[in-house]
Amino acid sequence: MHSPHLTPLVQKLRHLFPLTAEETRILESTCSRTQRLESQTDTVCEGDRPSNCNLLLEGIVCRYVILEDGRRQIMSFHTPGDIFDAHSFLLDEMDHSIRTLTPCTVALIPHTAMVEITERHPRIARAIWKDTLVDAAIFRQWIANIGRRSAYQRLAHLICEIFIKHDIVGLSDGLSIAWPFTQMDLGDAAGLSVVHVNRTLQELRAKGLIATTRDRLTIGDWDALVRAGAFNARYLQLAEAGPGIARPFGAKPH
Amino acid sequence: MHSPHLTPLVQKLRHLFPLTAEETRILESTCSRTQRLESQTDTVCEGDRPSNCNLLLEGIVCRYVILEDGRRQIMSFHTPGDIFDAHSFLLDEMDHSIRTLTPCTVALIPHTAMVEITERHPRIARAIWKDTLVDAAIFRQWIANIGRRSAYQRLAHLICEIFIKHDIVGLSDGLSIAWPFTQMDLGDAAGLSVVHVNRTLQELRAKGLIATTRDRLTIGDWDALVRAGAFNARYLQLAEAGPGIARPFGAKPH
DNA sequence: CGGGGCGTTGACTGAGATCAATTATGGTGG
DNA sequence: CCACCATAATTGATCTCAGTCAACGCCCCG
Repeated sequence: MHSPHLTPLVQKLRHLFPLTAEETRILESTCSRTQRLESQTDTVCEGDRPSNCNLLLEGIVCRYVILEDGRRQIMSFHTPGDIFDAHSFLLDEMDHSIRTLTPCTVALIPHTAMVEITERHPRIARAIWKDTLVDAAIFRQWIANIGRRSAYQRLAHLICEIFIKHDIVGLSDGLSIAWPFTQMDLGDAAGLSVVHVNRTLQELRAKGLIATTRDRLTIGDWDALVRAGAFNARYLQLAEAGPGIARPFGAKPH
Repeated sequence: MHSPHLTPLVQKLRHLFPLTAEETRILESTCSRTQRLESQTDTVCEGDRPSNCNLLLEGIVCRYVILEDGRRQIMSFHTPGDIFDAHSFLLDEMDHSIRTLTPCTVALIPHTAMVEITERHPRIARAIWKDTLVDAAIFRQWIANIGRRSAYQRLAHLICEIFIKHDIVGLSDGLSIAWPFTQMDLGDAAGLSVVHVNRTLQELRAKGLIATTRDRLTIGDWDALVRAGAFNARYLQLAEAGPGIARPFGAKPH
């Protein structure tokens, strides 16, 4: 039997790069220990030279930079199963920070273990490498999203992405997900002001695409949301996506 | 002795992840053949499932997507030494296209060779992996640049990045570089309209930060350009950067 | 020498930023 | 249970950066 802690990673890799039971066990054994983090704390900071990678087990984190004039840009959100700083074992210095948006649990993977696994288990290495490449694909999408789409489209796209990322690790009920994001978080992610995020969300709600309560987001019309954001889940590389995945309401492919 | 063709890659890896002569030789031998490409041609297209990676030997290419409404977003430019589609050996389907901006030469590395090298030569694998991680770091910078900076800052930053990328592979004379980019290319990269790029470039020229001729860009005031773009070359991971690197005019660190 | 691509210019427009309150909301301590 | 506080959401008014539209000029190339 294996630790229940790794489940999110295994769950994600099922879509990405299925590992054997043996490989899973090895991957598990690389985690030296887990750590509990409060909400709104920086786990890694720009300029740090970490000696561990972090596998997120529970909670949501964001990757961000603070620019010269104090403005913040969020470059990604991460859900359980993500090794959100896998790059740190090859790039010496962090060029951005990672902050929790909720209480989180992370498993620490020492860089030494990363080096070893890279050398001894090329398939595991490739799985992790692939994961970093999917992250890069997500960055590219964000560039296109921020560079060329309207506020309405951007937020629709962002919400689709967040929803799917939750869904593939079993964190949605098919209709709704936990929603710890403030409007400022969304603005900093989408390159918009808080005020404009507020008005745009109202529009999305008014059109019935989404509904929000304090701490949950519910999809009102998935197809319309996908259309509004011109969202195509392909870039998330969900090779093994089941019929329900990426189509929360079981809508049939046309 | 080794092929002069690989020089740009070796030159880049000198900064990134120095390989031994033996490793260089092995890397070389993975290139099955080289190919000549005309300017303005797509070498890989969105939706393709390539069976080779491309190492750029000569010329400039851009990575882009065409959005639903026909608008284009460029997500990166690549200079000689870049394996611009290294990800294609782990991600089945291209989620974007690559287009030459000049006549180019590329060396083809079969995916089979990538798999083999990954398994047999973990150090080479890590060098390539690291290269893909630097690309990801560049994507993150673009997100911050597009999401939170003014047109003037964006273009200054973009020009700095392009200049440095040329410089590290010996494609600058310390003062100027070849400049095949149209104002539309720059606009599609920076998330701006052509008209606004034009006016913003005029401003950069008027302030003496840059000078342009038909096909060359000359730096007028590097320090001011760096300041204008809040450019920090650190994200390019030039660990082995010599004193001249990233400071084209030998300005002394303060 | 004529046409197409690219750069440039001017006039107008508009999406989204900024500024400045005001109103929930949830947590905390009394 | 309630006053109090901080954080987040919301609203209205105004402003501005950058987009759009429409010419026009330049230069290279056939």
